[in-house]
Amino acid sequence: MTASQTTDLLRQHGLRPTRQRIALASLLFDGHPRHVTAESLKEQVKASGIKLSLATIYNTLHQFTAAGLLKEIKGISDVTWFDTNINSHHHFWDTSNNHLIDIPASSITISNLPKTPAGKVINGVEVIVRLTDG
Amino acid sequence: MTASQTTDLLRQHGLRPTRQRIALASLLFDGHPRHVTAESLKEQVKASGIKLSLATIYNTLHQFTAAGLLKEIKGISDVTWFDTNINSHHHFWDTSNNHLIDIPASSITISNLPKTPAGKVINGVEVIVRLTDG
DNA sequence: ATTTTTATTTAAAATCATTCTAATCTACTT
DNA sequence: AAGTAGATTAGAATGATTTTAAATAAAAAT
Ligand SMILES: [Mn+2]
Ligand SMILES: [Mn+2]
Ligand SMILES: [Zn+2]
Ligand SMILES: [Zn+2]
Repeated sequence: MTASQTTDLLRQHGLRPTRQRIALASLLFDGHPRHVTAESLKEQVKASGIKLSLATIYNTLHQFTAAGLLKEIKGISDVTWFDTNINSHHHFWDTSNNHLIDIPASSITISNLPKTPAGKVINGVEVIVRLTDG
Repeated sequence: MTASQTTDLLRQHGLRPTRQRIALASLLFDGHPRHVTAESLKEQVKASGIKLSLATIYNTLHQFTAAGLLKEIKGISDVTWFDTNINSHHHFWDTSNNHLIDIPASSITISNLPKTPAGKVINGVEVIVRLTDG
């Protein structure tokens, strides 16, 4: 994605195309699905020679999530992950190397669920399949 | 459960029956399924007039988990939950009141899972169904 | 029963991911 | 170019959890 395409993407989502957001968006939206943490993204930023603060990484990840460009995943290894695959899907969590692998939503069927309590509605379903070596 | 039954339970699991462990075990294993956090258990302890430190609550919850008396649930509301239902099962998470409700393992069917990466094995499957008001 | 050993409890400090603060800076508007 | 709203940042704060190390209690040995 060119810098001008990244700029457009940000504008389309109501975000000012700052130097920092352009840098992070071009790292994140490179066409390959990515699972990142604030820390892993910070390292990639550093490796790219870009300089920006950790607070900006957190701010930006949350802003991208609010804008629908990322999805937040909690419950894996005590840190928050962000996923460039914003479609509904699930995850293998490989605990030996702390990597995530997508599982298509169509792989999981839910049936005979107890009826949801009165006045409540299902807001989302998250499945984590934990993997270990062996 | 009587104090002597609680003592036996602890001994059977290789845990010294201390005053604190007996108190916590009798609160936790009252016959009803329970989902607790360190903080919620601390409040119940306080309400019962028992005095013991938060560090002991954390220690004991982890020891009970290691002994197979509790199951740890992560990924819900940024704090760790402990479940007296140690059978494989899943959860509704009611985000409006932060309560957990059990879903029997038999309610969930998983099919067409992508093949697990070579050398890896499935270690557990956790499903969280998020509920909101409405 | 007394001593000795080993495990447990505890208050307080430390940790660590994340959020907040408030000062500076930058993008956009006029 | 100047003004304003929004963004970035260093560093402090937060909050759940873990660690430390000293005091206490349980089990084992005498
Ligand atoms: Mn994060
Ligand atoms: Mn906890
Ligand atoms: Zn994913
Ligand atoms: Zn449960």
